[in-house]
Amino acid sequence: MASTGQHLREMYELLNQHFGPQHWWPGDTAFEVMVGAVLTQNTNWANVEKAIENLKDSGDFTLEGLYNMSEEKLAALIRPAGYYNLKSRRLRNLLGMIVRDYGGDLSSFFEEETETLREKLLSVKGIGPETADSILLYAAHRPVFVVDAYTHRILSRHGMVLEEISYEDLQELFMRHLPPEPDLYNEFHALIVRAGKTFCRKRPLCISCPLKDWGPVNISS
DNA sequence: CACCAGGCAAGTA
DNA sequence: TACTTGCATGGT
Repeated sequence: MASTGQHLREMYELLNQHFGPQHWWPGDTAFEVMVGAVLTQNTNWANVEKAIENLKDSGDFTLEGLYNMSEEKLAALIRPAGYYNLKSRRLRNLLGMIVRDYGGDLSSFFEEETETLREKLLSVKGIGPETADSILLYAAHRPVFVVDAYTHRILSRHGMVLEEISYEDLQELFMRHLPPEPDLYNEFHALIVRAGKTFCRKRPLCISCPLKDWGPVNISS
């Protein structure tokens, strides 16, 4: 019987061998990564890139710049990312918290302890666990594992966890069994998303999936 | 045409 | 508490 830790390390090896390095979450600055984390909620990254391009072209792509912009103008700029009225509000909520509590200085905000950062992010209306953890890992480089729909789907389908497991418990599973290295968490999450998009949609393509024979449950049985 | 995409909060019973 | 619904564009 393989342990949970061995299963997770094997999963990483299989995905890494099949897909290789993902160079994930391109973004010139922590600010850009943070904005992208909100814009990509339930949205294709290609659409987010267009929205970010619009923000850059506006000449106001700074924390204060976006915060001082009208919500209508912000919504128009991020239109390609979808849910633009919702996301302009959420983005403003996030920027507003940093303006009020940290003088609009993102670097000051990122000096907080990881637990404090997470709580502050989750206190913002529109920032849920995945968005908060994405900001912690990809923008603040903290050793926080990001769970998403694919993580949940792949692990439950392969018998690693019950389907009804919570976000926090699934995150805990990874963090208990892997060393707290941001680079590892970054690559692992990117590989999981890549595998999910390629092989583990609602109608799975298990035949050629590198995880076909991985985990406690044999998918083909 | 249907389906999907790196969620979250609010509404309903 | 446990479901369901709204939010929206652009690509396959």
